[in-house]
Amino acid sequence: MLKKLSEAKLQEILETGISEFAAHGPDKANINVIAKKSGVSVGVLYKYYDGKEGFFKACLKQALRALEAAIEEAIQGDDKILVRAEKLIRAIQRSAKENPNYNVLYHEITAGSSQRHAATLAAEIEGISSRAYVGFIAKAQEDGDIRKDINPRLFAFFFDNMLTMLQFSYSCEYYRERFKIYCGEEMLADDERVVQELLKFFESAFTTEQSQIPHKR
Amino acid sequence: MLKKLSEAKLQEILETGISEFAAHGPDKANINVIAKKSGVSVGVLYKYYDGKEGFFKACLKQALRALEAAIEEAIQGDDKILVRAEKLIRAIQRSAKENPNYNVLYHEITAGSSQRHAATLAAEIEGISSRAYVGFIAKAQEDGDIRKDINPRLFAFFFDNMLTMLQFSYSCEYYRERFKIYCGEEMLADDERVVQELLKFFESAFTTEQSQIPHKR
Amino acid sequence: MLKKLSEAKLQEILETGISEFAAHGPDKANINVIAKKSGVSVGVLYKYYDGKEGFFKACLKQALRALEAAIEEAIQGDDKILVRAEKLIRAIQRSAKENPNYNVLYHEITAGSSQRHAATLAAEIEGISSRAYVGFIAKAQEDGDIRKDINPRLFAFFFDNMLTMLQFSYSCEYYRERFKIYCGEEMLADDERVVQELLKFFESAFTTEQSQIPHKR
Amino acid sequence: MLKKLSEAKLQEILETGISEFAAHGPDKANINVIAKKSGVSVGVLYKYYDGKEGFFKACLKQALRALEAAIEEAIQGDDKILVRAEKLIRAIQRSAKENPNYNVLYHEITAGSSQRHAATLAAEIEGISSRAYVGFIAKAQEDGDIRKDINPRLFAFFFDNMLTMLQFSYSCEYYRERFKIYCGEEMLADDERVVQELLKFFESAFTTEQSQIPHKR
DNA sequence: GATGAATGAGCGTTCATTCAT
DNA sequence: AATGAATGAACGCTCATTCAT
Repeated sequence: MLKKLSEAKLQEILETGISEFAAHGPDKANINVIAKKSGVSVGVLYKYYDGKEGFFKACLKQALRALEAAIEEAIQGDDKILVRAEKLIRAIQRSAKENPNYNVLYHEITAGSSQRHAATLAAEIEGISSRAYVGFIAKAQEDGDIRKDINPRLFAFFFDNMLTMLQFSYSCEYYRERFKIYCGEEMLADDERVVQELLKFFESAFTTEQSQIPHKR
Repeated sequence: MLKKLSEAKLQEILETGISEFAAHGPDKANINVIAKKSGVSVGVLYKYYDGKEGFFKACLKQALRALEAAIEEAIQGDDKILVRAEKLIRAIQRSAKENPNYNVLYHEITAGSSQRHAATLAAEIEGISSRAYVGFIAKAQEDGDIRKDINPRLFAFFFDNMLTMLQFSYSCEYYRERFKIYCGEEMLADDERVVQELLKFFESAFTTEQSQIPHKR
Repeated sequence: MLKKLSEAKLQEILETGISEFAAHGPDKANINVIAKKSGVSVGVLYKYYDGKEGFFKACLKQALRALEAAIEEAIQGDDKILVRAEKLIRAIQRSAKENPNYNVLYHEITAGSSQRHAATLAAEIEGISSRAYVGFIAKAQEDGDIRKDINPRLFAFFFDNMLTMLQFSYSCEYYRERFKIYCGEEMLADDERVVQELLKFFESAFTTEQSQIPHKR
Repeated sequence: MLKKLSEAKLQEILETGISEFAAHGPDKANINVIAKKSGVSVGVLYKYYDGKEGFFKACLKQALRALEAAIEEAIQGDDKILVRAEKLIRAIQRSAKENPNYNVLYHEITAGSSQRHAATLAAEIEGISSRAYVGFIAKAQEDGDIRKDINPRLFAFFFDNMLTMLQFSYSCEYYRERFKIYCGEEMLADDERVVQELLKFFESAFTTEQSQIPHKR
């Protein structure tokens, strides 16, 4: 076979890569195996990508693009914060179902072997959503939709922490198991329930002014 | 040197292992290097542990034991839920400062290369805390300390998600960067502030009955 | 581009090949790079030449043809031996300046990787000049121009050895350095001096009958 | 087999390396093959030497040490120049017979792939002998043993050129063939004859003042 | 005929593991 | 028991060669 690689083939290679990198991690994943599974020669990987690391980055980029696209809609428009939250949760559930590996890859870069690039990667990946989330929350404070006695950046951070863990809990093997341990196997499938409970969690956390709550300590 | 390995030496080896595994990940960490840095021969690693994987597990166990010990106190007694939460947060901050690598190792097992053992590991590691957290929350519901219109297992899950992300945010390079992006560099050092804001988040989320909150959707 | 390769293009390819083979050696030189630098596809290299080895041989042949042409004039006619020698030395200097790579390529085939073809190559390359040189010297002996107490083949051999080393000393990196170490950097540029001294060397060696020299051993 | 490599084994490995590098050149020689032929694992080569290049350098050093040792004796003492020359020629013949590969390796570094290190190598390798030869000749000039109307550095250079070519002519496949073409197959075996003729060549070249020779141009 | 993308055998190198000492 | 040199399978990468277009 020596006709030029179609765009589709390139996509297929990336998908294979994502799948292998997700399954074995960036270090253990085998370039020769990925090539074989993609039905191309290793040479192709070295022609289109800059070695194993370059290929991993390409897979990562692909995965992150898809993840961004998945939540894109949810952060557009000027919904009230909880509406946005609901959209986000549902987007996460949907995307985790469709492409769990994208989340696995995202998770991968937070681990040891990618440490060297932590700062760069974090800036690239978290920059946009962090600004978006902090913006939402600050705006919501101004609009009187959520309480004013909180630090919007920290609350945005907490908010994203929850969503991030949700992503992993639906996609990464370990976190799925943990999810089941906490909530029972059936909860993994009961998307609606998770949405409702998490919204309750957010709603209260976001909207209840401290003064309204009698201190119990 | 033919003298038997002292308990202290074994500890030192584990610490070296933890440090190397944390720095390079389970795959890239080098057994021969670990032995050299520990001042022992590779032979002992193979005598005392079952290969690289067995040694990693031992390091992991060591790290987890320490992490458990660190939060042990916080989950003892019968404090009110928010007092417990505060204790937990502070324990996490303390432990992350003292031994960030323990958290890194914990994080490591959630990633790809450990996937094979996800179920076993999760059961071993999350079993205790999940039961504890679910127990607290159910108990607090009974006592009227927190709201009744929630699923205690899910809320325990959310609760631990927050704490888990906090752990990583203080310890793992990528998450530290992300923390800084969301909250600014200075927040990483401002433990008190984080405690207070996270407690606000939990307090409202836990104590505010849905009915008290006017719906805004 | 489907136009047939012009003779000029073929020449250009050979020159590129010579340059690359001279720069990196026959093993490390890269066929694909040569094609790219020549502005043709690898395909033509395989169409016009028999693989990498065949192409190297073609480059070599080209280089040797040029080297032969450069000394052609010097071995024509029936000059006295020292006149011929001078012409040869100057031809070598000229040719080394103009196309050092030709000499480098010549040198290349005397090395390991070409060993398999040593006999064939030597016969092809050295045959003509050896016959010429031996002829000159034998003739000069007959004419009484040079001494009779020597073996003309060995002296032709010595003669060519000197010229060969001179070629390399002007063209091949290592031998240039060695030249500088022996004679100083400035001698590399002082062609005239080299001509004169080498002629002295030859003149005495060729013309002085042993009997004229008082033995000093 | 896992007892520590004996000095003898290390020597054997170097000899195998020299032989393989001589046979195939530094680029084509195969580290895994060398290891296998030496009866050791590749790992050993990487433990004792710095990769393929480091190993080649070690082989080279070994070869050069042996070559130096072989001519050491000849350049000791304060023999008259022609006595020295004779000793050198015989040393070259002996060494070429015993270890032709050492010469092949020496020849190898003058070729393309070693170009990068030409300056360093030349300084290391040629430095000593060049100083020795130039010294001899200058001294012999002072002593009135050889003529004064020559540049001692250039004549030392010519002298070493002849010896160098002799080395290669006895050791390197291509030059051996060339030797046979010039002088006939039997001359390769007739060491005595070569010694005598080359000495004649040197003797006249060195001792005959220009003035004694009637110009014939 | 000319192209150049694709191929995949082959090689340098690493490192988990073994076992004679 | 402890050692650590030796092992060699395995992997990332290169590049000479092929052949559909």
